[in-house]
Amino acid sequence: MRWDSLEQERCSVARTVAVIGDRWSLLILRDCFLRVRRFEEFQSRLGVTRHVLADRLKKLVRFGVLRRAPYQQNPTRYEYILTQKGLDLYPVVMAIVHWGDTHMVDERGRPLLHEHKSCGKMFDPVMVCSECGEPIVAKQVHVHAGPGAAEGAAEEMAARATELSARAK
Amino acid sequence: MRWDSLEQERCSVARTVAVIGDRWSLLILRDCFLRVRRFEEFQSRLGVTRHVLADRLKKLVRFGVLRRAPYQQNPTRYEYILTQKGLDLYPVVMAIVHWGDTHMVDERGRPLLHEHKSCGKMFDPVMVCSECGEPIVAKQVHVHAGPGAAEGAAEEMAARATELSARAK
DNA sequence: GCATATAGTTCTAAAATAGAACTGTCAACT
DNA sequence: AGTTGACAGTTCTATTTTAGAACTATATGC
Repeated sequence: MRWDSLEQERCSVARTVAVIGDRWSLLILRDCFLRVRRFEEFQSRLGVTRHVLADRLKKLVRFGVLRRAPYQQNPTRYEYILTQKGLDLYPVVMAIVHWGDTHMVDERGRPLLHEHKSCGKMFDPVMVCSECGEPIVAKQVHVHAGPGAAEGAAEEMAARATELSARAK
Repeated sequence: MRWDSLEQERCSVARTVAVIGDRWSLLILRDCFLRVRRFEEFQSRLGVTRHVLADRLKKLVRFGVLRRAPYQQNPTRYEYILTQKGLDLYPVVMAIVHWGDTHMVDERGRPLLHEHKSCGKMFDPVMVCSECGEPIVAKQVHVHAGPGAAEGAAEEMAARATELSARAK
């Protein structure tokens, strides 16, 4: 499978992964949320090769996650700024940070703490249901085929449910 | 930079990315949350090469995201099941799904809908502050050096803040 | 004995990445 | 006028990773 074919898949994970599903894109994004904007700064902070950095920045711009904006003339130089589409990736980055904070820290503890300016407290991000506000756990979620599902997806899912209940016996 | 050196970094994003920061790991995880468990089923659903699939499953087991459990004897065969550490990745996967649903769907609409069994409604995942319950947006979050920060991180962050306010003038 | 099922491993060619050097533009110094 | 330095890339070769296909191992059922 190629990178490009991922974009075409009828799965929101696959399509998102086509944009940010590699190591460097995710680390670039992390830095964007820490207000890093310029090529040299990304490069020196990340240690990524210049070749790959240029490639990933282009890709993130192409997908509308970043925009390339001039910040000086003579010579014209550009910086990379999160668009709204990019800012909307904050929950993804925070979910990743929180899992790392929970499961991957060493004895020294968390590298960063996050303060919520609105309430003034140090916080953890929590994922909740938009309807009832309760925290979401995998076992409490049931999946249905949506309008954009592949043909036959509903049938497949029904078959899968039958098979799963059979296996559970 | 090598994969292994990422694990060592004092950054929760980098450490998490060392575990799940590649295309196939994220798609494998998606399928895990859809109750896929067996090698052949991952392979046929994902279209990943068997070589890479075996490699990624081993890695996810090594990091404690999945466990390899026998489900039959003669011959002994194994399936891959999410551990609690793996289940805790649900917010990451849901954040990715939600961004894809918001920004990457075509005219047909969402491929999948999610029902919250607890309240019975179709929902979107929302990331909120653990302290005040308000939704989190990037601009309302301020970052502090934590106990596990690199030496000099506090100073670096202060310098960065100064530089940013200077640039804003 | 032969086909089928499952979970891998092994092989070669193609693609991506690392690491280093190089390019182009302009300001500022000597 | 020439040299140095900053910045944002591009280009080059060597190494690593991935794709794609074939092969291995173990056991059941025909």
